[in-house]
Amino acid sequence: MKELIKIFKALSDPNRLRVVKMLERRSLCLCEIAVVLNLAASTVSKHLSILREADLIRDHKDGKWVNFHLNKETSARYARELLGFLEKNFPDDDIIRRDAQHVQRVDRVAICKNGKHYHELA
Amino acid sequence: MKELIKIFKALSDPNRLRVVKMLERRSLCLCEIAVVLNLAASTVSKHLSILREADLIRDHKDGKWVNFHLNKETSARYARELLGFLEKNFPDDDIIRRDAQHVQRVDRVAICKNGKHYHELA
DNA sequence: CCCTCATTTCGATATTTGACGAAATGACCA
DNA sequence: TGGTCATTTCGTCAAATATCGAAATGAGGG
Repeated sequence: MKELIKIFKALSDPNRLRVVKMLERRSLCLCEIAVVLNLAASTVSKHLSILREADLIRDHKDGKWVNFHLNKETSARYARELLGFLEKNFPDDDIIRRDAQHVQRVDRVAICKNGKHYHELA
Repeated sequence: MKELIKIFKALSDPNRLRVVKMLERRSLCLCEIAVVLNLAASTVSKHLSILREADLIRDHKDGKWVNFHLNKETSARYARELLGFLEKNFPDDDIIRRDAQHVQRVDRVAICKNGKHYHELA
């Protein structure tokens, strides 16, 4: 039960749900996610660790960045099934759609320069 | 998105997850649930209202009791799908199994008399 | 070896959540 | 109409959560 609770908790925050939906489009580094969500890097880092703890995402290094991606091949059954559920079922939600477009535009090099995370109004 | 978040939030508490799994066995009144979870009636009432708000359960009056049951026929798509997910997938969890047995034994008339909710140790 | 900079960790703070008991509600029944 | 009793609402409290900025970490490129 603990495993499933951890997954439901992870998915029950709007920002984390947005992250999962963004990662359906492509893998992203922390600062790209921070720009789209308009949150501080430290906050995003925490969200990502919660998703990682729930086995929903993984990450791997890519030069000076860390790429986060969905953990579709996880052996954790409920994580795998719920990722499938979200991918199949998730709606034509305005925010999700907007994020998806935003994800196509973000450029990590431009964004992260000088460690300043500018706020974009979307 | 709000609808789905509400459902995930509702399912991300162990006691509420137990309630959903108990209701897969049969419909129950509040005081039966309170005995199995070993929680105060007011606490259980709150949990039930959260599940109701998420469209996961419904209730109807039955004499002096209120029967709570799963809302499998709900028009709320995500609620319906996630109830299906839980019914198909939920594990052989010790607590869930114990609750299921407990549910078979509880007798609302014996339990609720005098408004005293006795504590049972297993 | 340093410097840079993406990410993580830490400490503080405000909000939300889960729990309780007491009081209110409201329906049956005598 | 009054009493009983299952349920809900209310007020409070402790613990968990979401957020931030500042400081620590750690890898890559001079």
